[in-house]
Amino acid sequence: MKHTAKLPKELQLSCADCSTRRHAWFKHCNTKELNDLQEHRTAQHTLKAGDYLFMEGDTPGAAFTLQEGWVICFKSLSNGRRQILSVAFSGDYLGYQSDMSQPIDYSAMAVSDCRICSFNGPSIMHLLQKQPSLIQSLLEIQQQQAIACRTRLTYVGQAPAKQKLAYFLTNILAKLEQRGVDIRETIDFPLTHEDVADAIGITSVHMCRVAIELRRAGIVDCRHNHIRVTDFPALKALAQSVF
Amino acid sequence: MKHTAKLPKELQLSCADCSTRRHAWFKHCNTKELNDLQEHRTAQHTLKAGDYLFMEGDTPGAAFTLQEGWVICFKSLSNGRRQILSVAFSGDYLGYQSDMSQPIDYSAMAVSDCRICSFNGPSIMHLLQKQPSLIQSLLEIQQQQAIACRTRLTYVGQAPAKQKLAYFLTNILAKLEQRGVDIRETIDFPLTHEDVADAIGITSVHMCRVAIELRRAGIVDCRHNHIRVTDFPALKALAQSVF
DNA sequence: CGGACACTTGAATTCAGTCAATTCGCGTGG
DNA sequence: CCACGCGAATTGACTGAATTCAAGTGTCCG
Repeated sequence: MKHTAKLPKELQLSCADCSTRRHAWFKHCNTKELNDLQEHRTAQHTLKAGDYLFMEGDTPGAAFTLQEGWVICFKSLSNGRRQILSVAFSGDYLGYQSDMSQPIDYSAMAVSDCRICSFNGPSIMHLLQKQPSLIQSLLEIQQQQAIACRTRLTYVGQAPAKQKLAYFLTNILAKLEQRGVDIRETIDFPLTHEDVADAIGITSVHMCRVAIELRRAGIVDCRHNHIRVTDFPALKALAQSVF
Repeated sequence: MKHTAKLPKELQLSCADCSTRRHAWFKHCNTKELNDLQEHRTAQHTLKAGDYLFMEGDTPGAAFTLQEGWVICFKSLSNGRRQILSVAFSGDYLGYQSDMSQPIDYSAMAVSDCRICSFNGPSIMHLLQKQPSLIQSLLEIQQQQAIACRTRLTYVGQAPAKQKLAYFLTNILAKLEQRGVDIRETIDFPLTHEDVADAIGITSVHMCRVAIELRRAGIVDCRHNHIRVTDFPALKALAQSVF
């Protein structure tokens, strides 16, 4: 189930050098603070596509900063379906809980090979006490995640499939662009139709039909681990027509 | 739009006497801390059913503790639909944002007459600095709200209408029970079929049909501002069959 | 080149939405 | 106390969107 490989010290990246720093929850830290941060880092790991970072009901007892790769967070239902709650990218902070000894309410799985940093509960406590500015960061991150969840809930609950898809893809593309990806080119996209379907609350068969519709309309082509936008204004217009 | 009536000092309740204290974010405060809290309270208000506490896009610049009544939080879409994100009860903390000067991303409206306490941004800042335990409370509240939103997203996205309704009602009933309501009796329930429909992502007509189905099955009767559960085990079983 | 997995397609079905017309329940004012 | 009126709830007929099931076809990777 879990194939995380712990990296030896000499292969680990220092927090100060971490390329994801610009997006991470420690983005406001100075050099001294970063050193302290790094000393409290529990481990660095690599995950292969398909590996779980943690599963619903686990008590990971740690929170994670995704350095590289794509991770999906989701909840499973007893009817065999699942809802993807969010797709995480480099710099995203995963698995934090106000009480780190509680079981977590969702699963996190790598959909591409990933590199991940972890901080256990006591380390986080220590850091928050020593660097009060991290508390503010944490509140902001929680805020952003809450807004994202409310937005997702709203369009999943109330929008037709075509708009849901356009909104979801636009959202992903925006995050990739923030991370320096040229979204005018063909882009690596490790989500399957089924993943996207589970994110927007439709079946994979219907997802396929809607994807074909957007492709035939010359707007966006998304399959086989790649995405290519062919008509940006149209995609954006569709997405913006939701709210 | 907004008909809030500010209460004169002599009609205001002290924080120490507030009946919602058991559920509120200041539940761990001692007497001295409560006094400080009360001094930083900006105002107490009453709202009539239908009044907005704040609207999406507003910058309320304050957060609110609901003392009495029911409030719905929701987002509107450009197709005229809306998604109800949560239903708030006494003690619930509404409208907090890590940056209180930012516009808020959802609306809050009273669905019954309400009494509300407000704390403006600077007051909250002051309290958090003076009473670090409030930060922990705040993180816990955010955590609970995040879990609730993820859960809602999951069943709205993936469950059939009957289960969504059962889950939603069970959830509401649990909160009422926590607040001392006898849920074996007929209970006041100020949500219309349309409100419930908007909460679980279906139309009011379909809501009506599903409601009738549950009523005819002798499980629960929910209409005309009242709810009565007639078969608790069956309702619970339906709700639990979701996850 | 072969196998696995992802994607595609069609047909039949079902669940949910739309529109429009009543009916019901409750509060108001006579 | 009753008639009235309004919003909420209900109903029917119809439409449409999305699911299901099942059988392909395509693409990638070893």
